[in-house]
Amino acid sequence: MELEHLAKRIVEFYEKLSSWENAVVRGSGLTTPQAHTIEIVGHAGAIKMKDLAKKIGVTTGTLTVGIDRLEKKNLLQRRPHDTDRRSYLIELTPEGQRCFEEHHAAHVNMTRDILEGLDKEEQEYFARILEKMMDRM
Amino acid sequence: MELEHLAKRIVEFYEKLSSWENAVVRGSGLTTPQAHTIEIVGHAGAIKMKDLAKKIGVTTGTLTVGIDRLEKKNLLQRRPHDTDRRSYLIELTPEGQRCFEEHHAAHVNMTRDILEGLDKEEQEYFARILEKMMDRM
DNA sequence: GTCAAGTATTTTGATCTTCAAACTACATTC
DNA sequence: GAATGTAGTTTGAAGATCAAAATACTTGAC
Repeated sequence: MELEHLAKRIVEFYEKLSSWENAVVRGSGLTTPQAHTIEIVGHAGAIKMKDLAKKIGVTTGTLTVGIDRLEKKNLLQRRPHDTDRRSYLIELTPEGQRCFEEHHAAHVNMTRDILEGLDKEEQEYFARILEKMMDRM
Repeated sequence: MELEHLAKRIVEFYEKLSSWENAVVRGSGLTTPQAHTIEIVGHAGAIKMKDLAKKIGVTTGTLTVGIDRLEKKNLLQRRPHDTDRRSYLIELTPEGQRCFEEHHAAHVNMTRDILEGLDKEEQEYFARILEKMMDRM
C-alpha cells in the first residue's frame, strides 16, 4: 500500500461524504454552508466567530454575513463574550438545536449503513485509527 | 463504541478535511467548487455532465455554469459523446491535468502528515476498511 | 416509422456565498 | 497612554446554487 493510493482513497471517501451531505441538505430549507455551520456549532458548543471561521475554513467577513442570515432564521444567536468586548460567542437557539439533532440523526443513519459491512472488531479499529489521525490534523 | 460516537468521529474527520481543503484552495486562483470539480474529473477521467453533477452533489443546472467557467479558464473541456448526441463528456485539458496533479500532490502531503502516527499495519488496515465502506456508499 | 414519454443539458431569475481590503471598536504591550 | 495587535463588520465584485421551464435528442410501443 503506497501513500499515493491511500491518499486517493481518503479523497474518495471525502468526496462521497460531501456528495451525500449536499444531496441530503438540498430541499431542507438550508444551504450547504448553513447546514455545515449548524453542524459545527452543534458539535463545538458556544464558539467565537474567529474560531468558527477557522473551523469552517472561511474568512471572518464571509462568516459575518452567514451568521446574520442564520440569526435571522432564528437558528443561532450571538452572545457577547464575558471578558472580551470585541468578541461574540455563537450558539444554537432551541430551534437550531432541534435542527442540528435532526441532521445529526441522518448522519447516524448514514454511518449505520456504511458500517453494516464491517464486523465489530473492524468498527472499533476504524474508530481508533480515526482518532489517532485526527490528533495530527 | 456506539454508532453515535463513531458517526461523530466521521463527521469530525470530514470537517477537518473540508477545512483543510478550503484553506489550501484559497489563494490558488480557483474557488473551492472549481477545485473540487477538477479533483473529481482528474480521478474519474472523462465523465458525463449528469454523472459529474451527481458525484459533486449539485444539480445539472449548477454544473453547466461551473463547467462554462472552467472551460473559459481552459482547465477542462466538453467533448461530444460518441453515441448520445444529447450528452457531453467532460475531461481535463493538459493545463487542467497539471492543475490536478499539483493539487493532488498537496493531498498526498497532507495524507503523509496525518498518517505519520500510524504504523504500517494500521495503514493497511485503515485502507482496507475504507475500501470496504466505500462499496456501500 | 412515428408518436409519446423519457433523458441530458442549458437557460433564467432570485438568493446566497465568498474573498480581499478597508474600517470600527476594543485589548495588549511597552 | 500611545502604538500595535486582534475581533468582528462592511463593501463591492465575482461565483455558486436552486427550482422550474426550455431545448434537443433517445427510446419504446404500436
